[in-house]
Amino acid sequence: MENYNPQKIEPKWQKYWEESGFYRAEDFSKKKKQYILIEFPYPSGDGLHVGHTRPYAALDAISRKKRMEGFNVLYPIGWDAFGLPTENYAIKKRIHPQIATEKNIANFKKQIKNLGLSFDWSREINTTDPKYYKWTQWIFLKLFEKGLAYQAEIPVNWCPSCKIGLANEEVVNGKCERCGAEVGEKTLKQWMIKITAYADRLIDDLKKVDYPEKVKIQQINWIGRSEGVLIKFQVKDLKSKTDEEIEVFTTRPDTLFGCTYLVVAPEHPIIEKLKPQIKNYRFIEDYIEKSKRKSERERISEIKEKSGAEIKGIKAVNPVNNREIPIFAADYVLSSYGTGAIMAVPCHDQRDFDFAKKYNLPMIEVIKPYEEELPKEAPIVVSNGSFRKAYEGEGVLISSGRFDGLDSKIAKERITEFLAKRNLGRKTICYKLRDWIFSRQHYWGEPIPIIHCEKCGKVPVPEKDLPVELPYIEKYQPTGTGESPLATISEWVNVKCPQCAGPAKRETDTMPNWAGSNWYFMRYTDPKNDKSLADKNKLKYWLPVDWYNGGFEHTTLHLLYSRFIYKFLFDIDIALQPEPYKRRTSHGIVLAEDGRKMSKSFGNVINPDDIIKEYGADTLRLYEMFMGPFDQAISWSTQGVKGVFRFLEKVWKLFSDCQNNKKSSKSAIKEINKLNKKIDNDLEATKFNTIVAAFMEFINFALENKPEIGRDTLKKTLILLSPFAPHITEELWHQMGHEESIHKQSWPKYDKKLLKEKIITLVIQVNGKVRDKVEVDANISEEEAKKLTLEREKVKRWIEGKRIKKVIFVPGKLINIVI
RNA sequence: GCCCGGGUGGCGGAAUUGGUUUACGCGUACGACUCAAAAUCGUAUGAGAGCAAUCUCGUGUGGGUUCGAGUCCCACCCCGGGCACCA
Repeated sequence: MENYNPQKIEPKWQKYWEESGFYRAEDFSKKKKQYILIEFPYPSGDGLHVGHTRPYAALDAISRKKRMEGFNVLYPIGWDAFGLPTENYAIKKRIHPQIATEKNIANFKKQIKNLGLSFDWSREINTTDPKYYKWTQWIFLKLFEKGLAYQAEIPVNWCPSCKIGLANEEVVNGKCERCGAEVGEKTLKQWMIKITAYADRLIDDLKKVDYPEKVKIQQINWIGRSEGVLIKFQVKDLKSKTDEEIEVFTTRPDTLFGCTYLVVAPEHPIIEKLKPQIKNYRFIEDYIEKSKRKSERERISEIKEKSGAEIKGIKAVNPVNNREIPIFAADYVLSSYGTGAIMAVPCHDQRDFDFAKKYNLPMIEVIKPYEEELPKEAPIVVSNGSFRKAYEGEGVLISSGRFDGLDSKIAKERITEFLAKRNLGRKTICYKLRDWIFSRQHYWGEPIPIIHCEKCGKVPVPEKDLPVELPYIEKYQPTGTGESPLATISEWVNVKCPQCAGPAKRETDTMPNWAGSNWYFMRYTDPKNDKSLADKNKLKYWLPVDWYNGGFEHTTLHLLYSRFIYKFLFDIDIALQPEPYKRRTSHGIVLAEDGRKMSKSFGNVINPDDIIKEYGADTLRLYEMFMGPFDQAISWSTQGVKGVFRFLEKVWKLFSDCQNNKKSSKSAIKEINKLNKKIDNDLEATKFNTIVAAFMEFINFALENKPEIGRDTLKKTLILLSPFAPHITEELWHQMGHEESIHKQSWPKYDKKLLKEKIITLVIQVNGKVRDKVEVDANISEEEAKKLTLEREKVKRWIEGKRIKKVIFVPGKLINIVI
C-alpha cells in the first residue's frame, strides 16, 4: 500500500461528493429534519483564514454524523456581503464594491471547497443579490407599516475633515481613524427600529431556548430591564419656584432622604429652558461643548475623575423633605438612559460618592446595613467624620423622617406611594436597550425603500416595485455632506410619489449590514422564491434552526437583532414560531501563533490553503477540533498540526497492517465501543478536543495490539472517524472493497453492557491523601474494602498507633481512612 | 467604568462536575535504525530531597467550608470578549 498522501486523495473525493450531490437537503423528506447553521461569512478582501474554518469543520462533523443517524440535514452557506469593510476595501483598491464582492466571494468559495465540507451549495445565498435584498426591503416595509420603523434626530460621531459619520470603532482616542482629526458630534436624521417594543419578550423567551448560560445572561444584561420610580423634583430659581421640574429615574426610592444633589446630562433640556436664570451659563455651555467631544465610552469610563459643573442660580427641591439641593451637569449621566437625570445619593451609590467627594458635597447616610452584613467591615466607615465607601446594599432606614426603621424593601413601596399620592412619582420600567439605528450614509447597503413626498410625507415603495435596486455608480465614496452617495444621482433620487404622483424624492440612506443577516437562515429554506421571502410550508418544515453556532462577539447584536426580527415576523404571521434558534453554541476565536489576533497588519495570518497544501484538509479539520476547548480563544500552533498529521498517518498504517486480520479480540471490541460512546457524548457537548484525544488513544492501543484488530474493528474505526476526517476514511473505505460512500453508512450504536468494568482500581486515602491503590472487584462491599485496606502494608504504616475516627467509602472509587 | 468569560507542567490542554491532578498532543533529553541527517520506533519528562523504597510541595494570590477542593464560598491580582455605525 502506498503512503498516506492527502494531496492525491482529497480532490478526488471532493469531486465525487459534489457530483453525486448527496449533501443536498431534501424539502419535505419523511426523514426527521435537522437544520444546522453556521454564521455565514463576510467575504472580506483578506480571504478566508483558519478562524473561519474551525466552526465550519466542527459543525460539518455534526452534520455528517446526523446524516449517518438518519436525519435529513440542512447545512447551508451564503455570503453576508454588504457593509463598510467592502466599501473601504473598494475605495482603497479602486475596485467597485460590487466587483470586489464578486471577486471576494469567488475566492472564499474556492478556499472553502478545498476543505471538503458538506454544505448544500444549491442553496447558496448572497445578501447583495437584488433577488435576496428585495425581501430585506420587504421586511423593512412591514416594520414601517406596523410603526416599528421611524425617523429621529440622533447624534452621530462626525469627522469634520472627512465629513462623514463614523462608527465608534472608527473613533480612536477621540480622533478619526482615517485622518486623525478630532471627532465631534453631529445630529442627523436617522431611521430607527423599535426593538425596545420587544424588550420583555426578548428576555422572557430565553426560557424557551437552549443557549449557553453566559449568552443568556449577556442578553438579559444588555436589555437591562430595571424596575424603578420616576420622581419629580421642582426647580426653583433664586427667588421663587419655576414651573419647571426635573424628572429622575431611580431604582432606589428608599434612599430619597439621602439625596443631596441632582445631576443632569449635559444634553438635558432644562439647561436651555432656564438659560436666563442660570448665573454661570457661559461656563456650563463650555462644559457641554467639552463633553460633546468625548465619546460615550470615555464619558462613562472616567468614573474616577468624574467631571461636572454646578448649574448656579437654580436649585431642586427634594419632594420628601423640601430641602433645596444643587443641580449639576455631568457627563457621566447619559441622556440616552432613563430620563437623562439622576438623584444623587452619595452614601449609597459609589459613582455619586466619588462625585460628591470631588466637589465636597454633603453626604447623608440613610440606610443602615442589616446586622449580619456588618461584622466583616462596616461598609460605610465613619472615621473622623468622613465616609470611605458607599453602601449599595439594602438595610434599615435612618434619618428618613416618618420612614425611619422600615426595611428598604418596604420603604421602596411606602415612599413610592407617598410620592404617587402627591403626583410626584410613579413606578416605571427602564431598559438599557436602545432603539436600533438603522440607516447608514454609505453606498454599499440595501436602499431603504421609502419615498419622501412633500404632500404625502413618507411613502413606502409599493411592494410590486421591489427591489429598489442599488444603482451601479462610479462615485461610491462618501459625499462630504453627510448624505449617502446615492443622493448625488438625481435621476435615481427624483421620482413620482406612488400615492399622489407628484414630485418626490427617494430615501438615500442605506441599511446596516445587520439587515441582511437578520433573516438569512429563513431564506435557505427556499432560496430562489420570488413570490415571498420563503414558502410557508418550507419554513414550517425546516424551522426553527436546530443548532446555530457562532461567535460570542455576536451575542448582543446579531443574535439579539435576529431574534427580534423573527419575533416580528412571527407577529405578522410569516414565521411560525416565536424563536428562530432552538440551540446556540459558540466558538472562540483562533489567535495567531504569537497570541495576538490574526491581522494582515501583524503579518501573522494563517491561510488554510497553505495548511491544506502541506498536510491536507483532514489534518486541518482535525487539528482545529483538537487544538483546545471549542468555546475558548486559542492560539494556532503549526507544531500541533504536525501531531495531528502523524495521527492520520498512524490510521493509514494501522489499516495497511491489519487489513487481512479476520477477527477482533474482546478487548479491541470493548475499546472501540468505549470510543463510540465517548464520541456520542462529547459531540453533543461540543467537546471536539477530547474526541480527537480519544481517537488517538484508541489508535495507540490498536497499534500496540495489531493482531487483535480485525476487519470489523477497522470498519467501525473508519465509520466513527468519517465525520471528522471525511477524505482519508472514504479512501480507506473504498480500499476495503466497498462501493458505496462511507458517508452513507449508518452510525453505530454503542453497547451499554460492554461498558461495565469488572475490575477497578480502588484508591486508598489516609486523611484525604492518596497512600495506596489496589485492583479489586468493581462490586466490592464497604466491609470487604475496609478489611482489605487495613491489611495493606502501606496503610498500616500510616495508621500505626493512631485511632481511626471514620472511614469513608465511595463504591467503585475510593476508601478514605480518617485518623 | 459596566457586563460576560478565563488563569492547571517548558507549551496547547485533560480531569466522569467535590474523590488517583497533568489524559491526548507538542517540545525536550537519551537510545535504536542510518556513513550521516531527516523521518520513524522505544524510554524518560511538574518542582524539590534521597543510592533507593519513599517523602514534601504543587491547579493566579490570600483566607474559609469539607474526611477530601482545580472544582464550592469570601476578598484580591492578571488576561481575553462585548459596550450599540466593524461584522
